[in-house]
Amino acid sequence: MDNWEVAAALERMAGLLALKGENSFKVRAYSQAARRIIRLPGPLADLIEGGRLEEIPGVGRALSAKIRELVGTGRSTLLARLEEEIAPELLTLLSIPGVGHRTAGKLVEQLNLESLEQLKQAALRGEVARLPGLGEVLQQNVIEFFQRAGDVREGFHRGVALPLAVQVQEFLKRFPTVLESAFAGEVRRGTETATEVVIAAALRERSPEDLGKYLLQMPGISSLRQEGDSYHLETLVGLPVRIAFFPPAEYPLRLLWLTGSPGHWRALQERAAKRGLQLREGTLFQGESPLNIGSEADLYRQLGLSHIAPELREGDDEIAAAAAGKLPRLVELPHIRGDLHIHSHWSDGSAAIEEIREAATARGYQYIAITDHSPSLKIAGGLTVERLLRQMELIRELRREEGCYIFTGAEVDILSDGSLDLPDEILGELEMVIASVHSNFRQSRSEMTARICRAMEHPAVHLIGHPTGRLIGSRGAYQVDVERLIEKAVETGTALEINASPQRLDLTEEYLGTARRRGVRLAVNTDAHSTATLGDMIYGITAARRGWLERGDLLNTLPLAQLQETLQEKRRRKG
DNA sequence: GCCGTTTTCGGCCCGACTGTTTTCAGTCG
Repeated sequence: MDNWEVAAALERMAGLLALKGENSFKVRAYSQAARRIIRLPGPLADLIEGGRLEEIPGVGRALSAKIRELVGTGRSTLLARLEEEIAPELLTLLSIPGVGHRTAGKLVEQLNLESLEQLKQAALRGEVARLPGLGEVLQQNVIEFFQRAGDVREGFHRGVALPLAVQVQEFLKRFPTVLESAFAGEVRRGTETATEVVIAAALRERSPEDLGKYLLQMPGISSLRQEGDSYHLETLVGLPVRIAFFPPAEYPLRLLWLTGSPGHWRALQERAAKRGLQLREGTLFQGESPLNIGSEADLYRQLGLSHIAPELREGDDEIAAAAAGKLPRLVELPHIRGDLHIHSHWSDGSAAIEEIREAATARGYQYIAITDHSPSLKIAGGLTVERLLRQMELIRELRREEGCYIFTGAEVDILSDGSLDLPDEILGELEMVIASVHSNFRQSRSEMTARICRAMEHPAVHLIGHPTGRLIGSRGAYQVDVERLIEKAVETGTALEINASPQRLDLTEEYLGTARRRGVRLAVNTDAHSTATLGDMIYGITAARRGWLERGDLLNTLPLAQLQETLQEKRRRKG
């Protein structure tokens, strides 16, 4: 099992232990170990081999045994037992506002919960408010949570779904009769969450039974069932996997169909019909005779369309754009020249600036910005003015050495009234100033909008970090008028961030189109807190592609000199 | 469950806020 899977399994155990009402420090120990593991620079297997697992801070005797079991066998006795005791769907409780570990445990115990539905019904009957220590407000939170559940997308974010898909595909490829395989469904289209990992495979000959036996040996799999031409796998991380297999001749169109979206597929069928063709699952017909389609590109060509990237296949305007030859030339990972939002161990990151530079240089970046937190964010070890000055000094020294250019910078808190958490003199000296909201999330929509707009008016601010503040699966966006922020960004020449962390993906997809059309400059940044999470850039690029963004829409595709020029010009304009 | 120039128990990142009480536990960033 890979590091991220072990981390996901530990996080799941932490949640289930919390629901069981376990000691909260024990719960935190599991959760903390998971976060440490995510940030490890190398594979756990190496540490185990070297007998150095317990050198990870927060991993002692008990946890190291559990980690060894996970890595070695792809199974966990404890997790399996917990899942028997507590229904995993109850983990959703922890996402309800106002419900932490203690309250979740109390709800499960006192209401004898076995399903989310039971909680919903109990809340509607007024039983939640009657529990000792809980009240009307919490009950209302529960009810509202279920009312909103319709628009909260279910599923796992891409940081879980994509690595799982990669791992399953790698395993599948090694099976001898698998000719070809590819991600399909949500993972291929790049949606921010996925409810299932779908993989399409072309088989040389029908050998499903052998394949089933083979798949069961995959680490991290808890069960498998066959249904028609698909295998359904349950995984240790909780995200189900479907592997659909087809004869080679049908594969390209089956893959297209499985990729979707349903709206895109319907639009293709309509277009085919207009041309006297019939598009069915797996085959394109002219009258009764099937046409030979060797690839997805072939199909698009047959329908008079240029190739449509999976990220655009949402059944909106992509068919019309493809027909008119007006599809965007989407931005790609290699276009990115640097990462402008990175935390070092000076605040709550785990790596030294030298290590970050080395990792970034290895990625082929021309530049990075070190943007640690500002003083008021005490929990994240925000830098005092003094420490920030010392850090700037160090960065200037480091620039004399080999490696990519390092911008001095800060992620400065936007305080409740829209003022910034560092003095103007310092802000003016920093080369990259990101302003973000990290406190007082419950302001009204107009207050929050005014707060962020005021920060944008500050001449030193280059960029607004994670503009809506949402955390996928755990916290909704704060109330804010994003359209207004976009206008303000145009007016002040401030850039908006597309935070690439798979839990954030913020600025969110729905606003990227407006931002692009209005000509707002965007920057895809990882907000990395370790060298490993510099790799999150790909999630941000996928989000940008889903927003139809091109290379020129992004600040950090610029070469260093041009970027420096742009950043300075922005200050001149504002100042 | 982890950790230890307060070492084998008794703490555990810090501090504001808030809902439920009546002196504070739990949540949140």
